[in-house]
Amino acid sequence: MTSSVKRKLASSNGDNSKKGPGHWSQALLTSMEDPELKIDEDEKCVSIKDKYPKAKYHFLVLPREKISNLKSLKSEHVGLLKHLQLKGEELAEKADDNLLFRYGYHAVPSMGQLHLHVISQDFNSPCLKTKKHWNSFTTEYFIDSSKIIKQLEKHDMVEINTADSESLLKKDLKCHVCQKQFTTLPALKSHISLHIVTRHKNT
DNA sequence: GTTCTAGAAC
DNA sequence: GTTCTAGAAC
Repeated sequence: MTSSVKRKLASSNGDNSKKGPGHWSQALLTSMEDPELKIDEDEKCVSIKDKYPKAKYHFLVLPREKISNLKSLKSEHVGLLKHLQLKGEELAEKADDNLLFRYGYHAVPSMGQLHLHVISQDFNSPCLKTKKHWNSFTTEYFIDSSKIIKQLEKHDMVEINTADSESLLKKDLKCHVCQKQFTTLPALKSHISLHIVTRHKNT
């Protein structure tokens, strides 16, 4: 049997198409248990350091309750989401009470288990490498926690258009502070290192 | 989500 | 020639 036939049989078996435990998309569930990453926990949630931080400070706050994504949310989760945001604000305050942070969710996250991003707005990190990284935190692909909570209170659900959201990741690179456009990520990264993004004013 | 790397872009 | 992006990963 040729190797190409073996490959076809392997894929048709479907044994590499399932996303069970151990698949990369479930990595957050194991990161929640990693003492190296865990920075805080209580009865409702666990907070960890993002393994590949996209800014000086980048934390994730995850509910202990298994919630796969934004589409699973109902108004009954409003209390929990407010708790996650409050935890995130505490972490940010403790990390640096002068830096500006945002608290929000990716519209279409790559990894399972709902996770609130707590990220400082300097975006100065060697782990921020691609246009997708940039646009996922600086376009409407990043949805503020407060906006999610308001949608749940008003409509008992969160409306996400997957195709529209993913198209946001393809948008041209633009500075989140002064809106200047760039053609390459290295040029943009060099530019933003000159901005100091504090809670009180941007320069 | 990341790693790797071919080849596009400069 | 080097930098940079974008798609496959069995």
